[in-house]
Amino acid sequence: MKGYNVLYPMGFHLTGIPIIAQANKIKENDPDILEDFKSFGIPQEEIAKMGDPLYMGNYFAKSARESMRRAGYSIDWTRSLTSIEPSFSKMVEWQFGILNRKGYLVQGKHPVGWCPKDQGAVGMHDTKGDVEPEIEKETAIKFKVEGTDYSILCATFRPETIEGVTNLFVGDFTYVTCRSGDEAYCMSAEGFEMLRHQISLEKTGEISGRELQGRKCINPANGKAVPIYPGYFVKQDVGTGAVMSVPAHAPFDYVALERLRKSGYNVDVVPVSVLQIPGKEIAGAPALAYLRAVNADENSSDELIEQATKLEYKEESHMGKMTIKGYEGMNEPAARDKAINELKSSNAAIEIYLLINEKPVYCRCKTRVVVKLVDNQWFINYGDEKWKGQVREHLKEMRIFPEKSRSAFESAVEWLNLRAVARAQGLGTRFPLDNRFIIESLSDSTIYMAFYTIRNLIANVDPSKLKTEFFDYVYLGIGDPNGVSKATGIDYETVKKCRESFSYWYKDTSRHSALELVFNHLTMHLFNHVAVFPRENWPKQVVVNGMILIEGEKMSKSLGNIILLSDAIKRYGVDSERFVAVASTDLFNDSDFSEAAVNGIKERFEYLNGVCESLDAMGTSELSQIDFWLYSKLNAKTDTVGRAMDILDLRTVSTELLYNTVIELRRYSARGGSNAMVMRDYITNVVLMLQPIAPHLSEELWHKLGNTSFSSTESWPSPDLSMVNAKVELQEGLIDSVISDAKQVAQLMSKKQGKKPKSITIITPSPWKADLMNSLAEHRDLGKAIEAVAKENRAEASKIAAGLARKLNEVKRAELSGDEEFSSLSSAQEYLSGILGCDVIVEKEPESKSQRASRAMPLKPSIDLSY
RNA sequence: GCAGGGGUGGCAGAGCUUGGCCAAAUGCGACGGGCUUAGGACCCGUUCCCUUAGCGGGUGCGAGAGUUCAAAUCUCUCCCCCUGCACCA
Repeated sequence: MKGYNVLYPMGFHLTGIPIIAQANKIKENDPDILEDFKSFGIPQEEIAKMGDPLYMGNYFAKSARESMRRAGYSIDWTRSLTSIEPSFSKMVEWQFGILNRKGYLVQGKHPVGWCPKDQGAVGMHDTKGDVEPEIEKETAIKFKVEGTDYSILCATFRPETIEGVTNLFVGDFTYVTCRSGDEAYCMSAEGFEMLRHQISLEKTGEISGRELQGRKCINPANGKAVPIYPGYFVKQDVGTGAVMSVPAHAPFDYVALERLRKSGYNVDVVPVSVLQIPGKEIAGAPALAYLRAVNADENSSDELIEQATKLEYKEESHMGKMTIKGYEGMNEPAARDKAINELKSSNAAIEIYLLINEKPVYCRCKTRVVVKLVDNQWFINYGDEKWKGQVREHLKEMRIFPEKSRSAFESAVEWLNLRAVARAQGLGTRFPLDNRFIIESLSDSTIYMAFYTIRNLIANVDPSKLKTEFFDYVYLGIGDPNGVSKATGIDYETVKKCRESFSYWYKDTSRHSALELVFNHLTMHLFNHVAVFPRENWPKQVVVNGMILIEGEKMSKSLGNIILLSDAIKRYGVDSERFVAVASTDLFNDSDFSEAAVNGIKERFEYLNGVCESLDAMGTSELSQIDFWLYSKLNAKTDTVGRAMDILDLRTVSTELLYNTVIELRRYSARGGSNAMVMRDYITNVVLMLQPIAPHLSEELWHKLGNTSFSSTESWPSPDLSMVNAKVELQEGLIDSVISDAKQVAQLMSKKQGKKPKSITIITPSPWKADLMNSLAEHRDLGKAIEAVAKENRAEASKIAAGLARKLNEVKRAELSGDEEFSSLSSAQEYLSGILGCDVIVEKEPESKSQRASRAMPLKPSIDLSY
């Protein structure tokens, strides 16, 4: 409608593991998935074939495509692609060749969830119950046990409290001693099993927890010997099965010591505090204070102690200041970094990775998942400073909608660092540098949009011919079509057309995607474009949007509120469905799909339809004030919608086009407006502007208006701003405010005295009052303003002015003259009397005999009810 | 915890960039009235409190403090919610 050629393609991302996991579930006749698929309306015989992941992928792609077609998306399906087709893989391989040449592919260590039995990485889809293994880095501090050659490893999240360690806790279970290079460690048997996938460990012996209890070990921070005690809460499979005890700052530690004492154990330690909260200094052990704060003591349940722990950790981390030497005044996070560095550099601690899921994570094969530090993982190095810098710069030039999400992109650019790129399993493209791996599924889809520009042209080209030379030429302009044709065996015409198509389309691109993809896909797509393409083909615009909610809730299986696009269309109609998706939100937020909202929209569609059908029965006469008012509204609306469209502020577009339109049209006809020409002009623009959101409705109404073309091929309407008439709107506004005032008074009287007015007299102010106000507004000078008033009115003028003296600065100009007020109101006399339900008389103050006449002020005529 | 975004009336949701015209658009809901055999739809009105011939006053936009003649809007602190946090699409 704005005269541009637009390419709107759509593809299907089938890469990854979930689709394989789903297919496997089908093969295993998993009742849940069979039930789900059935509820999606998939025929039984189709479900049966979905043990094949490819079949499943294609089935859903086909059905999605059909829904989108029905929803009226003007997608060019000839260019549709899937991310696992061989020709697409050729492009991805080419892309990774470039990343490699630029040095952006690096190899290194990486922690992953790992199944020791399968000898493979496990993600969410490989675990029992589909839980994501949550891996966290912790500091494991070495406490050398006196009289031995080994150190007990204690994993902790708060190494900065090490000066407060008074003892260690171990459990009544089996510990193993082991060697790692020159080091000798001691940890629980389960801890050993976990850790040996991260560091090389060689078992040298076993020792029971009881044997350790009673011994002493050395706190590496200060060289002091601290005792080892039994800890009732220590678990063999959490961390290393040994805990450093900081009774001053850890309620569990405090409680454990108290319980030992009570049971007669000789506990010979005093809590040592290492930080205080300014203004809330607590003597002795803060942990005790926090226990008391939640009404807990040493006999309380673990849950209650856990509460105290959370409270203490939170407050201390937030407000605490370190008090120990070398750390004075530091806040906890900073102290933590410093402590970790010092402990590591003095070889007193190592960093380990632990699964922090609340419950143990199991692989589908029932083996407990551990963390493995794989050392040959390939990464894309988004941390490369030069690369980051280029993206940073380019981002500044991009259009981001909504603009407020730019900050999310800015931090995403800074935050992205190494991204593991190779996976052992799943659908996708083989990793060119190591064929055993598949390219991870977000990394293979960063430049796929470029493929749309040529997908239709190479539909019949043998994928093996899609060599580097081809993509170099088409995407980068390297070489010439002749040479490329010879090198690849692709015919000259195709090569040439591909390059032309890419050059034509890939200059002003807009990418729409979901908000939650900003921190991965969307920003990665920026990085990869910058790495691969010449500057002119870098992304120009990104639009992010929220999700669709159903009656305020997220769509989810458990809520049973999933509505398929195809069903929504059937149930509510295409355009209502389209409209509700954009009407209830701006891009950034989730939009709510509620029955009430859809019905409201449908009703208004009906109203517009009715207006279009009624036009033929109406006549055309000379334009009156209300006609100018509607023209004013129309052109303001056209302007507003046009601007909102430019920044994709679809909420404004939809409220303006539907809700406000209906309000305005209703007021127009209530006010006596009945000019067919005016209404036709008005509705014509509205119908055209509705085209992008409600195309079917737009076309239908367009034809009802007597047109034979398509509204979608018409030009987008442009506003005539000279028709936007502030004065007329003010005049109409005056009428509205008189109505509301008169109603209010009438109502008060009817409530109080039960009588209804016989007639209402509206008295417009004497012209000099407007002059008075204008002078006050302009000069803010009482005397000057009063002097300007004719002598006979001065007494009254000074009364008015005196009343305004205190708010002199707030006095506003009277934008309408007394005569204008009178003519507006008297022309609306019939309307007023209809709405107010009695006779209405409009008169000017000087001619009025009413006692209330003198109350008339500019834009606030006096209203006199007679009974 | 870190990063980003939020917290507005019974609900949803504008307004916040550029402080005043904001007791706060619009929609929904609720209540009262009209229309109707009745329901739906539709139309009118009310919907923070007090007060009232349309005035005026109070409270008020997560909590607290500050800047200002003036704050939903600017600054600071805190609380809460949503999203993401990497091999997972």
